[in-house]
Amino acid sequence: MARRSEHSQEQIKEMVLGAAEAIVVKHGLQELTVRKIAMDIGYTVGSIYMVFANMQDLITHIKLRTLEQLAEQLQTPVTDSPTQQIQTIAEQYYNFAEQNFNRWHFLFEISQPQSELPLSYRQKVEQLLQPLIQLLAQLRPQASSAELELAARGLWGAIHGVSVYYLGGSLGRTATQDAQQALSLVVTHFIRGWQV
Amino acid sequence: MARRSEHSQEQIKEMVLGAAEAIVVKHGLQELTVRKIAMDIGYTVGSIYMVFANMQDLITHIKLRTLEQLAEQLQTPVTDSPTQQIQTIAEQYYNFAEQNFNRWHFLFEISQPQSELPLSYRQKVEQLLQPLIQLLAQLRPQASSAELELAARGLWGAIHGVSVYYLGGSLGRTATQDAQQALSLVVTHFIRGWQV
DNA sequence: ACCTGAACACCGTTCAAGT
DNA sequence: ACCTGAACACCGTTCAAGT
Repeated sequence: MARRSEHSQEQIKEMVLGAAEAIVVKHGLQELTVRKIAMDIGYTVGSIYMVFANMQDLITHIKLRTLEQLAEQLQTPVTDSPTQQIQTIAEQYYNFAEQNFNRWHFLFEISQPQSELPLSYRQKVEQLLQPLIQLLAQLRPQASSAELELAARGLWGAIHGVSVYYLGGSLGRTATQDAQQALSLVVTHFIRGWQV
Repeated sequence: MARRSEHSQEQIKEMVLGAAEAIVVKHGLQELTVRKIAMDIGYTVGSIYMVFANMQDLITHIKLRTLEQLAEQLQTPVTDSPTQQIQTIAEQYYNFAEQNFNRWHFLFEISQPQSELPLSYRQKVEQLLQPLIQLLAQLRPQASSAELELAARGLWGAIHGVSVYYLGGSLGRTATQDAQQALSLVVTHFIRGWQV
C-alpha cells in the first residue's frame, strides 16, 4: 500500500482544509473528526498528520481563514463620515455572522487556552481592530493610542455582544432588521460618548 | 454488587457537582470526564447517569451555579450614584472573572447550540442584565424598555469584551490595575453617550 | 518518500446482572 | 431500588510495515 502521489502535500493540505471547513459549515465543531475528514477526501487518518501537526493545528488554520474572510468583508467607502463607516462595520460584522453562522460561531469555540494560540492568529485579531482605531481617532484626534485601543476593543465587544444575543437566542427567528437597529443604537451611544 | 445506599440521590448529585466543579476549576472543561468524576466521588460511571441525564445536563448545572455566584458578586451600594454603581459592576465582573478564571471561562465554552440551553439558564442570564437596565434607566428616564435592554446588552458586551482581552492574552500577566482602568474608560464613554 | 491501517489509550452512554 | 462494570460505538494520535 501507500505511495500514491496523486496529490502534492500542498494539495492534500488544501483538500483537508476544504473538507474540514465544509463540515464546520454544515454541522459545527462537534462533528469535525479526523476520520470524517479522511473519508471525505479519500485518504486515511494518517495522511492528515502528514500536513497538520494535530487537530488543534488544523482548527487554528480554519479559524485563521475565517478571520481573513471576515476582514475582507469589513471594507467601508472612505468617502463616508467616520461615524457612518463605523456603523457600516457593525452592520457588516453582523451580516457576516448571520450569513456564516457556523463558521463565525466556530471562531469562539475554545478548545485550548487562547494564550497558546500562535502569534499569527493573534496578529490577525489585532488587525481587525485597526479600522475601528483609525475611525475613532478621526472622531477624537486628541486621544492617546492606548485610549484608542481600549475604546476600539470596547466597541468591538459591544458589537459582538449584541450580535451574539440576536443570533444566539432562537437562531435566525429574530428579523435581521431588528438586530441591525439594535446594533445601530448601541454604536450611536458609544460614539456619542467618545466624541464628547 | 450495588445497593449501597450510603448516600441519597440528592447527596450523590451534590457530590457529582462538587467534584465536577473542582475539576473545571483546576483543569478546565477538557479534563472533565464522567470517569474522572466517578473516581473522585468513589462511585462508578453508571451512578452519574442516575442523577444527571448526560454530560451536557451536568455541564449546564455547573454553569447555572457559576451564574448564580456571579450574580451574588454584583451587589452595589444603592447610595452611590448610578454612574458609580455601573462602574462598580464592571469592576466586580472583572474581579470575578480574574479570581475564578477557569469557572468564568467555562461559561463561554460551548458544547451545544445555546438555543438548546434550558429556559432556566437563559432566564438567569437575563437576570444579570436587570441591575444594569435599572441603572441605565435612572440615567435616561425617557428611554423605552427596548432601548434600555439593548443598551444594557451592549454595555455588557463591552465590559465582557475588555475583560476577555485582559484575561485571555497572557493570563494574569497584565496588572489588574491596567484592566480596571481600561474598563473604567470604556464604561465612561458608553455612559456619556447614553446620558446625552 | 508517501501512505496505510492496525493498535493504543482514551471518550460518553447503556443496560443486564447482581444485591 | 440502587449500583456495578462490562460492552458498544466512538474519539485523536502513533508508527511499523508496505510500495
